[in-house]
Parts: sequence; C-alpha cells; structure tokens
Amino acid sequence: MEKIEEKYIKQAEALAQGAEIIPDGIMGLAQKLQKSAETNTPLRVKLGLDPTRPDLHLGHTVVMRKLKKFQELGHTIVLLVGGATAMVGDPSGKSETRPALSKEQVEKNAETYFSQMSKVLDISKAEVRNNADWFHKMTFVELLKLASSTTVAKLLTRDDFQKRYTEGRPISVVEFFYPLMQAYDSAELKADIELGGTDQTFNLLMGRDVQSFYGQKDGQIAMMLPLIEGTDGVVKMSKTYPEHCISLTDSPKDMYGKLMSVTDSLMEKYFMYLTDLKYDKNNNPRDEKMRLAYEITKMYNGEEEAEKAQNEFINVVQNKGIPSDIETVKLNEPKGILDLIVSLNFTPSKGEAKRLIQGGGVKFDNEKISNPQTIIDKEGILQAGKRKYAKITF
RNA sequence: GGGCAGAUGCCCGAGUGGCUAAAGGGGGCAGACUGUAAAUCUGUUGACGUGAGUCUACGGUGGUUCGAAUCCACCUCUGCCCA
Repeated sequence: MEKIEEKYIKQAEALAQGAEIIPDGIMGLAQKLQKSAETNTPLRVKLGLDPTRPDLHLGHTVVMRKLKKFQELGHTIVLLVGGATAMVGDPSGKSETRPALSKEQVEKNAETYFSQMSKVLDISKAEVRNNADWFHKMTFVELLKLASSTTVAKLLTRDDFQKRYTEGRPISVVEFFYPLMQAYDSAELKADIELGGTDQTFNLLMGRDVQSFYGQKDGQIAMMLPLIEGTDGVVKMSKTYPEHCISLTDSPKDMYGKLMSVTDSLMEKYFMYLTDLKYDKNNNPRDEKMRLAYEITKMYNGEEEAEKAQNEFINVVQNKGIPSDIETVKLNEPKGILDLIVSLNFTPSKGEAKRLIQGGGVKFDNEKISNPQTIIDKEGILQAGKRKYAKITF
C-alpha cells in the first residue's frame, strides 16, 4: 500500500464516524479518497433501494446522511433501484417471495422515494440506476456464470442463512440469489464504496468478490452503519414493524410525538445518528428528548411546523389539554356512544369500543363515560384514548 | 422414490376428544403513576348483542363422534433423514 497523506486520513475519519469499514477500516477509505483525488475521479458511492415499500423512515436517514457527506465532497452518489431484486426480497428470516412489481409501480415508488430522499440529499446530482435494466435481459448462461462466483458453503456463512439452516427453517434458492444480485450490481456500477446497515455486511462484502470475479481489481469497500432501534427501543426500525417506525411522511405532530415516546436509553443514539447535535446527559432527559424531537421534526418539516408540533405536544400531553385541530362531527340525531366511536374510526369494532370504555379511556367533555349504553345527545368534545378526539355538534 | 416430524390467534408458542375464544410471552390498546406519549405497575387484547347468548377461528377438504385444534382419510406447504 502506498503512503497515504494525512489529509485523506483526516477526511476518512470524518466520513467514517459511527461507521464500520471493511476492509482496512479508515485506512481503506483514506486510500480510496487519495486515489480519487490523484486521478481526479470522483468516487462512486452506491446505495441500494428497495422499491417495494417506498416509505422512508428515520432508520434510512442514517445512511442517507452519510451519503450526503460524500456528496458534499464532490463524489458521485449512485442510487440503485432494486427493480429486479424486489422480486426476490432480501432474506430476513420471515420473508416470502415478494410479488413482482410492474415497471410502472417500480418507477412510481422510486419517485416517492426520491421526493422523500431529497429532504436529505441532492437527488438531481445523483446517478440513478435500476437493476431491472440488466437482470431482465440476463441470460441463463450468464446467470450460471454469476452463480459460479461463489459457493453454497460461503453463502451459508451469512448469519441469518446459517441460523435458519441450523434451526431447520426454510431457505429458498431464490434468497440465495439475493446477495449475488446485489453484488453483481456493484460490478455493473463499478462501485467504489457501498453503504448499508450492519445487517448488510455479507451482501456488501459479496460485492467485492463478485467485482473481482468480473475482473475489477480494486473492488468496493463496504461501509456499515448501525441500525437504529424503533420507538420500542428493542427491535430495529424496519418496515416489517411499521408501528415502531418514524416515517418521513408522518405528520410533524406524529413525528414529534413518536420521538417523545422513544425509550430514554435510546436518545443518545438518536442524537448521534439522526442529528448533528450532541446529547447532553447533564440535562433533564425529558428536555433533551424534546430538543431531539424538535430538531428532527424541524429537519424534515421546517422550523414553523416543528414549533407547532412542540406546542401541541406541550398542550395536549404535558398539560392534558385538547388538541387544536380536532375534527368536528355533526350528528343529525342522538347516537349511542359505541356506534359513535366506531363510526369515527376510533376503534375497529364495538367490542373494542366497549373495552375502551370499561378501561376508563373514553371521556365526553372531560367526564369519564363508564356506561357503554350512554347516548350522546348534546354538543361536546369526545375523547377516546389519549390521542383520539372529535368535537360533536348537532 | 421412501421414512419421520411439523403447520395454532398480529407474532412467537402451549394445548393431544368436552372444563378452550384456546396457557404463557412479545407487540398493541387503555388506566395509574411520573421528569415525557420514557421507565414501572395494573387491566385489556375475535365479531355481534345491554344481557343470557349467537356466530367465526387452530393449513385445506371430507369423515368418525352427542361433542374435534385435538381421532381418521386424502390434499397443500415446510423441515430433517435414507436412497
């Protein structure tokens, strides 16, 4: 390895913050950076996108924020839309083969993706590719060639394959192809760096192997970022568990609220990976969490919305007030409380509405309703649970 | 091709003829408390019905039985082993 200049090491250190890099850690990245500068060629930094469910959540932004740093240094961001891989589905243990998406659907989802991503990155400067372009016309013989680049033993070293194999759970052959496809993309794109979550380690490294199999000597390095846990603080934020996700398309109010419901112990991580702020453990944790929620809401919705969301939270949650934007429902005649709750979609069934009442979760004009037979025949504010309100008028 | 094991509610998982709308855990929802929608504790978690109760549900289809998630047959899917 040739001598690497100090400034590239510094740059690599800044870029690598919080990430794990294979091979050669920071030096591996520094080397890439130096070579890029010497040859005056921007690095090609790849990120794969799964177009099946285009909603981005805060977990995705960890990687996107990193990409942005590369972009700011003038490198090329290559966004790979997995139009073909979407048909396979990344092995996640419980995944099944996903339904094939039509070209139109993929494009539509990709659009949704980009509009959300542009809150973090400059999409117009990114190179966007779709692996359907090469996989859809790959011949079987070419596929065999790709398959010959690896072995079953090697694929089985991947954590979740190994786990499933030893536990006797199913592994579809098609899932075996997923890492190979992702790796082939890297060869096709001549990627220098590929970003992903730590769960992508195997796939990212496979990219190097496949690149060299196709004669690219200086293969990509893999940059892994930690997965952040969802609002429950246990399971990673993932589309598989939408209830724990904080989506970029959540309303500012929801985003703020969900952030406030994050387990305390997770705050430091959120600060580090989702914002440019630093967690101050000397502060009251609640105030720190409010600072966090405000900052992130601001990043994706602007200052004004963040302000509103915060005020709303203080009003509704901390002071147990009534939300400012509640729906007004006009009734023509008196209505039973159960029917009313269901018709407002506050609960999916009358049984559940009844349970909610029995649990003490329903109030009308701030008075607890305990009889499920109650008839609502006057104006007032109906509250079901802690988040659902409606103003009833006649 | 053959043998064995398995498929249960949102998820995991117990149950092997009536006491089972189905233990337990997770998650969800709610209540209490609090420094927050955190943590902790408690309750609740198929639908309809005020209620008694009725209906739907344990991979699918049939069958045995007064009665089946539980027994039988066939089918589908999955795993393991043998060839």
